[in-house]
Amino acid sequence: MVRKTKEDAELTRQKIIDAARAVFLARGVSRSTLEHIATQASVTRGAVYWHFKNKTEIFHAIREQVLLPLIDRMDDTLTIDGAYDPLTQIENSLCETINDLNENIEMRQVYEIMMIKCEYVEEFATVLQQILNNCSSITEKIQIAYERAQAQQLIAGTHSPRALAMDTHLFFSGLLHMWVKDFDGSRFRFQANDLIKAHINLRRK
Amino acid sequence: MVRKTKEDAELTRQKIIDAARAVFLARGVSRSTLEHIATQASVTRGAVYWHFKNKTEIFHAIREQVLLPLIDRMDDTLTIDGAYDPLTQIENSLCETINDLNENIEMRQVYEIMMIKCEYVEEFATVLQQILNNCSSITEKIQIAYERAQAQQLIAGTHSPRALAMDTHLFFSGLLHMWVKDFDGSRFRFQANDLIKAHINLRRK
DNA sequence: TTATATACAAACAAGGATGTATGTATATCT
DNA sequence: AGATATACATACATCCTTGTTTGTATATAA
Repeated sequence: MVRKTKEDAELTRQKIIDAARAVFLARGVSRSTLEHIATQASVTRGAVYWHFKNKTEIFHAIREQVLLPLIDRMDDTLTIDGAYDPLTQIENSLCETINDLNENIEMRQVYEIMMIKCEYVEEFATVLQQILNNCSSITEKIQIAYERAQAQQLIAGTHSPRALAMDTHLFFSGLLHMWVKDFDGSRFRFQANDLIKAHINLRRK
Repeated sequence: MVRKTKEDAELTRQKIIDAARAVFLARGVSRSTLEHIATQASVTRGAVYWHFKNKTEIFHAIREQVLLPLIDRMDDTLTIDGAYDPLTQIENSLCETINDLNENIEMRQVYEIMMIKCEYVEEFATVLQQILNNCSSITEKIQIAYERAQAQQLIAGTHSPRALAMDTHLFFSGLLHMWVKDFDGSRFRFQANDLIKAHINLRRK
């Protein structure tokens, strides 16, 4: 039997995405075939080709499904003028992202795929530019938070908010990479939050 | 004609390694075939299979050729008790690595391959562990330098050398990743040294 | 000088992987 | 109720890619 209802179709589409995530994670993007993905999703390649043009399109679907909500959240925690001082806000924002990684399996898997299970060549090279753009916008938001911190005289020394933001972003970037690579958790995962706190405390007056 | 002299053979071996580096960089490790590599090296797959068991072995050859000298150098600049104070020593060590990346094409290519043109699955998964080990040893050396800095009372605040070293390492880790991804150089490459200086100055009394 | 191991080139065999084309049952629309 | 588009499954053709095997000229050792 075929020709399911529209909702059924959307469900198989999601099943394919989920399957692809698992397969990409296990075999790497390049070594994953559409047959692998189809089997994992309990469908045939026909279904996969119906919903997606090719593997690259599935890749982008996976990426967007996890990344778009994340960016929104970062925006929120950093931009709103909440109950915490700006430095704590930055700290919370970073820690929250780590917590997300700990709790949200899908997000963790996507990060792992993007960082160590994907080769950024040909069709995937454009993703690098997107990553750089995301980084820029995150850095800018951190910078604004540091500017508020400076205005409130929370920051020690005469460090420019721009430099502080770059430093924080690079630190967090490195932390994420290590967090992902450290799959047994012994080196970075368990102390990620402490590292973030220490990093922010370096800036406090 | 075949059966060159031993020196000739070593030369073709190196030619294959160089070719593989170029091909890996352009097409990613997974999409690179031994035919690609052979053609780039102006030999046949026969020659490649004579010198290497398979693609994975070429990969490791490439990696070791660049990585081993690098680790030694880092050891040197961080460990020796030279003319500079410990903080400057750390700063110089990091800047030197960046300079290496700028000047040494092969090293730059290998870094790019390892970071964004390789999928760490199956046979390559073991490399991740090696990377983590390298990071640990680098962090330890930075920590020792920070301990000396603390003994000389160069460090502001009550930050533990361990935490400082982790922070510096994560910062540099992130910087390297961004440096590599920022292939047009506009965002990170040109100001990498300034970022390092700012990072170290954060620690100065 | 002859035998042998070396350093490849060329040919062979086999299994995937991809994209497309075709078939088909059934929602859904009219 | 019939027509049509949908949501797949199945089958087909083509193109790599890999590993191995065989061939061969020549350094090199004995």
